[in-house]
Amino acid sequence: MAPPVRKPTIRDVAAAAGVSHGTVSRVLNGGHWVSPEARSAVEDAIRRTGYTANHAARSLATGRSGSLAFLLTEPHHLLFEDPTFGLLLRGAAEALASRSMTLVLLVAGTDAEKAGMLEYARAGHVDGVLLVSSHASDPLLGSMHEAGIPIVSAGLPLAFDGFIPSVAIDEIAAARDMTTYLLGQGHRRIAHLAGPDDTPGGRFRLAGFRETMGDLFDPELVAHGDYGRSSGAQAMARVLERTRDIDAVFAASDSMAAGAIATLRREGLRVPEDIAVAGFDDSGLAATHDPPLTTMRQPWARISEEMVAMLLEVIQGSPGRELTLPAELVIRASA
Amino acid sequence: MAPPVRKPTIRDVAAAAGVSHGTVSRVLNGGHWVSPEARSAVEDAIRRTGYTANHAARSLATGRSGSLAFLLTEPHHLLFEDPTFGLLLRGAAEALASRSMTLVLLVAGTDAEKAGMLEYARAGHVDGVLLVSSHASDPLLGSMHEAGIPIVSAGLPLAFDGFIPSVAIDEIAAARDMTTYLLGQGHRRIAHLAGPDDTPGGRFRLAGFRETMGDLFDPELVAHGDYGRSSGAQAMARVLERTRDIDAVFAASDSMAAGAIATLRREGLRVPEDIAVAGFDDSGLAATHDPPLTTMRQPWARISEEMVAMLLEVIQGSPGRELTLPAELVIRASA
DNA sequence: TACAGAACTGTGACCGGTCCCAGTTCGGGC
DNA sequence: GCCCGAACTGGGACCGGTCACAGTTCTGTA
Repeated sequence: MAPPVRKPTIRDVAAAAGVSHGTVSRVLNGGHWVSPEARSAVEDAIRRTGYTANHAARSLATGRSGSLAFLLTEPHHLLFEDPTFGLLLRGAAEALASRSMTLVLLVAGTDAEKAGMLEYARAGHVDGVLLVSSHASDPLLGSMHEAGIPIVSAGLPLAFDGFIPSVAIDEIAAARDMTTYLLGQGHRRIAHLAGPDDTPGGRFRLAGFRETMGDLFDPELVAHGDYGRSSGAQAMARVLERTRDIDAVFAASDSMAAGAIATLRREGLRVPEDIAVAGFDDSGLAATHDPPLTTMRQPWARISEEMVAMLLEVIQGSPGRELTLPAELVIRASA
Repeated sequence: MAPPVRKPTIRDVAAAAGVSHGTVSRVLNGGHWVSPEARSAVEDAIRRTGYTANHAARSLATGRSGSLAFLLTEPHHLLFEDPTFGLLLRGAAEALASRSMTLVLLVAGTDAEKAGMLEYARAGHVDGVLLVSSHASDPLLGSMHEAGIPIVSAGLPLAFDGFIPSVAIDEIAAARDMTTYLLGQGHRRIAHLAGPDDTPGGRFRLAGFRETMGDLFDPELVAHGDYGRSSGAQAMARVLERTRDIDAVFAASDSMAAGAIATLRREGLRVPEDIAVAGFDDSGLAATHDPPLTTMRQPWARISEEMVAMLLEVIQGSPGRELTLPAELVIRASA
């Protein structure tokens, strides 16, 4: 067995710098009330010894863990059919890395798992929770909030009556912009393939669409899906059964738009020549789809960055906000 | 301010159970050399006090962190165009959760970030690293391994000469199975859209294809891409420029297959009537694609589970293995 | 009856940080 | 010359576990 080389501790650094471990600790934490000489001696000693801080010890002493949870409570197939959540995840990981914190990934499908997550957070293993769930009616949100666990929701929580910090796009404005664009292209008979009504993307995109359509709104042209591709194909088929008098489709997700296009093609309709189709999210498939999809871009990087920033504020004691960000219309070939 | 309710510690539990904190610790760690009465008194006290263990304290005392890193070093666009990595991630998170460990997600794009990751792992913040990178020639793999950090690679590491524990499908056998299937369908002029040559999926799928084709192998029918959809479309176009005498296409990823199909359609060719197209991975898009893709299913859940299990063995001191799992032919409409 | 050893339990050191408190030094004002 | 406060420093307690070690009890055997 090789001799176990003990990693240098703060006391080793102190000895090397000729100061006390208390002084080293002060240097490590911003360096207030430390003389310039002491500080540079310590910084030099840190370099020489190759010291790196021990998270566990710091965490034990401070009571803070230095990590946040990224908690997914989505039905699984949606998550992995649509890669957008990966963008959120990556953004959050990077936002934390730049603050020398880490992201722990938690996946809770069943109720038992959700209860476990609540315990986990309550036990202080993480300082706060980034909750990602398109079905924002998730009761876990409420129970965590009530338990006093710092939490920020991706998307406006619907079912919880009361305030929970959140970051979301302005769904209604985004739907309005897309609808206005389609109207501006001369379309009048526009179908809307909506998301589930218990999700903000389902409810508010429909609301924005309806509001902007005004008298042109026709409930026959609305069908619901679950954001997944096959649900888009089916929703499109249901609308076509009711009427073929359609000149455009506004789907609540890119995947649903892709499904809708498959259905339209099967019916012998060309996109965009016969029917224009627009999606939502600007997920990975939008740009490479055939034809490339006109869509609303969600600012994923910004959303994750803002979620992390807000959660850190909440951990500091701030009440948090309901932050709304703009989405951007991306015009491609499909509409 | 509410009075800060201190969470119960093992000493509180000990007091409630009428034993010493040492006994409580023993109960917590398997309960050897503990009398049945003491054990049940402790278990009861844990329940009454609502005790939960403090990770940081345990980690400080044992020197183990109780978490593994999921380290991504992929060029970003690939990761988020193809949702397969999400399956790996989720599988790993669940495999760890069932062992009361956690996954921390690390993303390293630049070399500076990679160096940071090495430091991070070396500092002992995680007990081991699950490395995911399709470009398995990544030098980070070697440097981590040399630094003595327990590591398991997803996919066979190519560029590192020497042994590194890994979990991968049998690429050559999988390519052979797919090629055999296509030949069995009566196809003879089969194109192969390969992945990058510095990835196992690029090199070995091509090798298995070539070997199985035998005399029928024609280098004109091979083109390389980067697994992404548009690269598949371009590779297909390059092959078509050389010859139109093709009756099937074997792409090294589902995304490339989708891109190839788009190109074929643009050229007026029907899939599968004129040309059969097969993909690889059985990623989310395969089943819902139009037409649904014939493909090789990678056992993602199994791979992530095996990676976690092997990494835990390596942490215990085992040398690890190069584990090879079978892939499964999934026949759908496209070929 | 004494004694070995197994089974169990309690005690206190220790992991590596943070933080508070008690000094110490030093310059400036009276 | 003395005192005071600001600036800085050292040292020890503490966070909540684990672990080694020293007892203690109990059973079985010589």
